[in-house]
Amino acid sequence: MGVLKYAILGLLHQKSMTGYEITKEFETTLLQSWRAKHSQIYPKLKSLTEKDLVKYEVQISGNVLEKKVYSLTEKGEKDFLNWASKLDEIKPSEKSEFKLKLFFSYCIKPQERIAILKHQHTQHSYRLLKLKNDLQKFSAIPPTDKKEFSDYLVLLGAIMNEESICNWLETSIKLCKERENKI
Amino acid sequence: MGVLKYAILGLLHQKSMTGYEITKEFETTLLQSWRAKHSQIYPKLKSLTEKDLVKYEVQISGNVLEKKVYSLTEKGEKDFLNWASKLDEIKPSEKSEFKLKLFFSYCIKPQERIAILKHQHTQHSYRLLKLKNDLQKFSAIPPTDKKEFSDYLVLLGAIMNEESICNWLETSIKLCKERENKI
DNA sequence: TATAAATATGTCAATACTTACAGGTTTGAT
DNA sequence: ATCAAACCTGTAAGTATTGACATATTTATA
Repeated sequence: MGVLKYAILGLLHQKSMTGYEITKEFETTLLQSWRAKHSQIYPKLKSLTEKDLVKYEVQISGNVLEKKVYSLTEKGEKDFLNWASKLDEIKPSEKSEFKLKLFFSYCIKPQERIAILKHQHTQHSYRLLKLKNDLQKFSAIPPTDKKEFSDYLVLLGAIMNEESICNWLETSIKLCKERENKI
Repeated sequence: MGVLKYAILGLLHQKSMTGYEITKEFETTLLQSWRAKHSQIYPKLKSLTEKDLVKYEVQISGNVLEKKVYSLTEKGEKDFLNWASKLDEIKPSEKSEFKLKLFFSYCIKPQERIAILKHQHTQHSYRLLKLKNDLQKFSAIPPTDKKEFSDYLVLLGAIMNEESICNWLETSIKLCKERENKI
C-alpha cells in the first residue's frame, strides 16, 4: 500500500516538522483518516530521507537537545502532488471484528446478541456526539480553497458514517426484539 | 488482534472444512466482515492445530489427493463461544486512503477534487446496487435463531454504510460546486 | 529547587498481511 | 483423450503494524 508515506509527505507539505510533531498530527488532525505510532514514523522518515523525498536539518532546542526538522525535497513534493490528484479504485469493505461477531451471532443466546448490539450502540452514539461537537467549532462552512474546507468534508464523512452505524444498530436491535416476541 | 483465529473457528463451528473451503468462505460469505488469503489461512490452521483448538483428519479424494478436513476441538469451541458473546470496545475509525487524500485536497485544483469525489461516488453507487440486489434474495426477514438472520443484519449494515458514503460524497460534490461558483 | 509532564528520538521482537512462487490432482466438457 | 477450470496445499520474501523497551532533555509548576 504505502499510504503512510503520503500521509507524512502531506504533513510536510503543510510545514516543516520533527518526527515528534508528525506523531502528534496523527493523534489529532489525521485521526479520521490514518493512524501511525512513532515507532513506525521514525523508521519511515529515515527511509524517505534515503529516497531523497524528504530532508532534515538539525536544530538545537535548549542547550543540547538535537531536533531533526524535516521538510519536503522537490522530488518529495512532486511525488505527493501526483498522489494527491490520482483517482483510486475503492478498496473492499473494511474488516470489522464486530461485523464478524454479528455474522456468527446465531451461535449465541438472543439476549446476548442484543447485549452486544446495545454495547456497540452506546459507544457509537457517544462518538457521534463528540464529532457533532467538533462540527460546531466551524462557525460557517470554510471557503473551498482553504485547508479548513478539506477538514470540514472529512469531519462530515465521519459524522454521516457514525450516524449510519447508529441507525443500523438501532434497526438491528428493533428487529431482534420484535421477532423475539413472536417466537 | 488475532481476529483471523475466530473467523476460522467460527467457520469450523458451522461445519468441518478443508483449508481450501475456508478460503472460499472468506471470498464469499465473510466478504463483508473479514478477509484473508490462503497464504495466511494455511499457516494459521497449522498453529491452531498446535494449540489444540482445531484438529484434522486426512481424507482421500479421488485416487491419491489428500485433503485435510479440519474441525473444532472441545477447547476450540469453548474459545470461540467465549469470544462470540464477549462485549468489545469499538476501534478507532478505520484508516482510509481516500479520506487522507480528501484531507489533503486543499493542495489540488478544485476540479481535480471534484473529479476524485465523483470517481469514488460512481464506484460506491455500483457497490450499493449490488448489495441491494443481494438483499432481494431474502424473500422475507429470516427467523432470529437462524444463521440467515445474522447474514441479513450484516448485509443491512453494509447497505446502510454504502448509502451513507454515497450521501456524503453527493453532499461534498454539491458543496464544492456551490461554493466554487461564488468565488 | 525538585519533580512531573511534555518534548524528543530511536530500536526490537512479534504479529499481520500481501504478492509471488511452486507444485500437484480431480472433474467436467468437448 | 485432451484440455481447462476448479480443487488442493503449501512456502518465501517483503511490507505494515503494534507494543514494549530504552534513553535523554526541556519546561512549567508547585
